[in-house]
Amino acid sequence: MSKPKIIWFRRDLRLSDQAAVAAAAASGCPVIPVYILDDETPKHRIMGGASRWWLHRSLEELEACLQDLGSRLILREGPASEHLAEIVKSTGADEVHGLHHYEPWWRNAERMLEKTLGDEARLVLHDGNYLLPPGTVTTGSGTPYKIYTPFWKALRQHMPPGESASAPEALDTPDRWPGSDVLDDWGLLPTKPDWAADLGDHWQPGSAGAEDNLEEFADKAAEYDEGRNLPSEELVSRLSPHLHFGEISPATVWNRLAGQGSKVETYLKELVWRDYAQNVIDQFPQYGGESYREKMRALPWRDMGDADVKADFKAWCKGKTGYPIVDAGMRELWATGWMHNRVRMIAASFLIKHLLIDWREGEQWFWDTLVDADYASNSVNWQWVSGTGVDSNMFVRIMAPLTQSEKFDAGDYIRQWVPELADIDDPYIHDPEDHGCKPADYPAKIIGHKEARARALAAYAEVK
DNA sequence: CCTATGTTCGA
DNA sequence: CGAACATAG
Repeated sequence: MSKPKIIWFRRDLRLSDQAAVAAAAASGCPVIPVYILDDETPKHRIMGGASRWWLHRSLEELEACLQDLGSRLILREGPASEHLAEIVKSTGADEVHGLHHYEPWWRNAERMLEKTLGDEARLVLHDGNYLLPPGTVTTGSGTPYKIYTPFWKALRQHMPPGESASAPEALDTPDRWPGSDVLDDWGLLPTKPDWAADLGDHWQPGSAGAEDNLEEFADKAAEYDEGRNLPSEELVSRLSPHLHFGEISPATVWNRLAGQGSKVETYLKELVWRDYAQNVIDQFPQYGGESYREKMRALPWRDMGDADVKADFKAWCKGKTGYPIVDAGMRELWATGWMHNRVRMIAASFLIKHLLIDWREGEQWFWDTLVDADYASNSVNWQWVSGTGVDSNMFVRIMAPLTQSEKFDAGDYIRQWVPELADIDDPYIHDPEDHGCKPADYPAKIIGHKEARARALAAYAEVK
């Protein structure tokens, strides 16, 4: 009865309110915590550079927390199912505990693992990385929701979540530890150019950083309703990478913030949007790979094989489109691995509508550069902007970047991220070119707004 | 109980 | 446009 239990960590790098950790601890048996860097399971999306930086730091912290409990973190690289099966064999473990994940590759890994383990050990998957398990909130007719608002209303009925469980106080150790890699050998941190040097100024990966972030946000959550659209202010939670890596549970976030009245409801809606995205990829695993609407797959995107299209894409990536709000956002992303959500929508809309470039190119760039890159959230949000997804929108959403910049008072934000424009004052900064005060070292607009708008409308009309 | 039709509304 | 629900048949 004292066979070891394995904890299989993935994007759930916490000890508090983590059902797999709790179950293993409660067994009274030796516990073997394992993290596997898996770039090989079929359909796997290899983590981008920014995510890898975050992962390194987060694993460091998790390892330290486990050591405080007298335990360790076993690190392996390769196909998860093979490593876990091997660890089961070499340690005599009879249970592997993990949290449910919904990315297609993780579902593959789970299936493969169950098959590989056979009768030797049991894979026990727990809930808890989402407010409710995807697929469990259904319409009156028993089918999963495709539209956000009814999903929100239905899920809201099941809230608040149960009280968060605290971390175990100790974990029993096995007689013999399985072999482990050394984290530093994985090369998750960039070296050639150490572009991540500044990331540490902006982020504290790990559970302690997540909790600090939550506390800081809790004091201003009531301002979120109005403040979330103002990139120049610091009124958003910045919890996305912490939630993505599971350093804090969404239930913990909900319970900390709810009860402050209707003002925080807007934030809770965003937290539920995260659940919604998982519900979408749970129904449509290919969501990140192609447009959901069949008709929309015929959209006449500009050809990335053409040199000028490639140049436009590159200008967007580097924040040199000549549209200050777009460029500020793209440069913030490059510098910090994160972008304010209002600006994400503007920048994404610009790539898709103004440059008429396939949303999947943008999705991929975000995947590589965001510290919060998440298969579900990223693809659902890109398809939302492109209008190719499950939300039924009758009109083509073409954001006017200059109008948005003014409306949401992005002057300070632009001055912070686009140094060429740092000396330009407020009404002019949104569109210096039009006001005749564009500095020579700031690029001219890559395309005119009117012209781009007409081209996008024509392209979308073709697939109506 | 199941399907058909009307109405409402969308990060 | 089309999802979701209410109501009708």
